[in-house]
Amino acid sequence: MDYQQLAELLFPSVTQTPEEVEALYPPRQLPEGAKVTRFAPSPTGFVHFGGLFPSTIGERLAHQSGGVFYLRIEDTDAKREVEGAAEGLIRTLAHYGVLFDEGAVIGENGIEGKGNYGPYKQSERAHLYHVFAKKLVQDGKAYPVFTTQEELDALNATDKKAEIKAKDWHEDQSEQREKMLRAREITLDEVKEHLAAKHPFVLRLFADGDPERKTPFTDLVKGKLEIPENDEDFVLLKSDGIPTYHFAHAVDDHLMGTTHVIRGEEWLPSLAKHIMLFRYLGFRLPKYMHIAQIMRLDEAGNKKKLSKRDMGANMDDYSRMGYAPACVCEYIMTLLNSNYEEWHMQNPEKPYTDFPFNIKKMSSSGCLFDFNKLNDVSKNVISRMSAKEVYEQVRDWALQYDAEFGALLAKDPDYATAIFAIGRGGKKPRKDFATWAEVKDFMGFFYDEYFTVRDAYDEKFDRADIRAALEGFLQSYAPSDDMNVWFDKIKAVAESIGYATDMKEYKQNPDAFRGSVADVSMFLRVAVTGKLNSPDMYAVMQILGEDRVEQRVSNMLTSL
RNA sequence: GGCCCCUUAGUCAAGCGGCUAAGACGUCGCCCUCUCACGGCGAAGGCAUGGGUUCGAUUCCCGUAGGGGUCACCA
Repeated sequence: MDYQQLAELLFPSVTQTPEEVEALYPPRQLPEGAKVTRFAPSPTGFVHFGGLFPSTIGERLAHQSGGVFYLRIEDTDAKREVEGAAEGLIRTLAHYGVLFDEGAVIGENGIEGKGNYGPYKQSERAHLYHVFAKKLVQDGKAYPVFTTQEELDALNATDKKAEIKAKDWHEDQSEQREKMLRAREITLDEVKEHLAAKHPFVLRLFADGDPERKTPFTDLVKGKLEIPENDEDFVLLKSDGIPTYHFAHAVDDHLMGTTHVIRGEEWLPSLAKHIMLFRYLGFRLPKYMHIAQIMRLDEAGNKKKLSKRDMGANMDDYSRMGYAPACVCEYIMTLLNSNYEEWHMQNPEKPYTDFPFNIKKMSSSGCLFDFNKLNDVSKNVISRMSAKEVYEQVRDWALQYDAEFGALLAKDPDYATAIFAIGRGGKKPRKDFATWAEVKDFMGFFYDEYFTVRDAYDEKFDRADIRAALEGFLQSYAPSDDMNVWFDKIKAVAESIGYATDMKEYKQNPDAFRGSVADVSMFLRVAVTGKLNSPDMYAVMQILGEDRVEQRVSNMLTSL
């Protein structure tokens, strides 16, 4: 076989040599140890949790080392492409602080392309792939397999994979193998015939591996692995001339200068293909990090890969549920690096971007998504925010998902901010909510729109006691009192109706009293907030103001 | 089914030949306390399994089991 002639027949329009192409993409001028990483999604939908994971790693590793983090859109499968998905992806990622240096940057006029190693969309790189495809043919490392249109249609019509039952794998594979070996022996004349008849062809790699032989390989996350050599003549170029993932991966990551390939462990089985391809092409193999999948539990209680359709997968769901991006990022960090929490406890004021992210600390096994943990992390993050920051985020969230509440918040920023300031800022800040969606339930009573007077008192309390306590409170209440004076007055009210003023005394001998000052506080709390639980009553009353407090107490008295 | 990866409590995890096997979340109890939240203290709960190697295995090796992934002209 004259490979040179074959190459010319298959790629007559390719005139560039690999060397000429390489010259267009010189090595990047970067500091020692700088990592070049990428996020390479296919634009088939929204970003899900399993995508934010590797992209965060890539972003951290690149930016922590003074390197480059870029976006490459893998749109080689037109059938699956979803309109507008790429843009949504970029915006969602940006929302979580994952910003690119090349490929897509968010500028003043929205999303713009940037960088000298493009194009950054695979659909625009066909000419590049063809240069290297031609070279492989010239080297006798790739060959065409022609298909008639009828065969192609049949292939598209049936879902081949679904038909093949587990039992049939063996048989099917040997059949496939025979077919593959026959296809390798195509002659130049046959090629000419097919081309003349305008038959489409795929380009397949000529595999020289033996799966019985294992290649030792070190993955940065998984450690030492044994990879069986590849013996499959996998497809490089589809019949439309667009590359498959494997081929695009090799050409793109080589030309774009990727130093660390970060991807899910589902790619591990095809690693042998990639090793072979890089060798055939004479490319230096990048470092690989195959990261474990995030799992979920299925109905049977087994772990399953968190997939797009699962609850909690779509990152937009987190926005809807009211999780602040900072909280999600922090949770991700705890999953990525086991020592993150420890570091954070020692550096509570530092942003997560200051954390020295360490590849060695990454887990090689998949973890289950845990809402309990997310909520805990989230509460902590929120408790460290300023009242103003909380206010702004809650307002923005509510404006989008609870317009009525949002409008109330927006109408009086000072009032709302004062509410969020309760118990905030000290050494032991309150942690009342993990999501913005919980806020209304927590502080809705501050707004007359969400407050109703109702007798929520326990049956065991004599209504006369409650009336007496509320009346006593109204008589002595003065909004200018400081906290101690205020509480002394409550105690006085308690005493006047025969309730204990000292809790220790009361607990030691509860039968000696009709109730305690705690009960009196509760009488007030229900009248003023409509709830059995609330933050500190003094603070609540300070914010509500004299008029509203007195009115609510009076209303309770008339409705009792 | 073949191949590959994984396996410490309900969850996330330290551990890297000798420890009463850290810590965090969750659960439960107690304390603090005007309720809640916070905080403090405490409890329950774990090295999948069988063989080796070794004076000694959670740790190293082999097998078994379980789980996951993959086997497309999808990524």
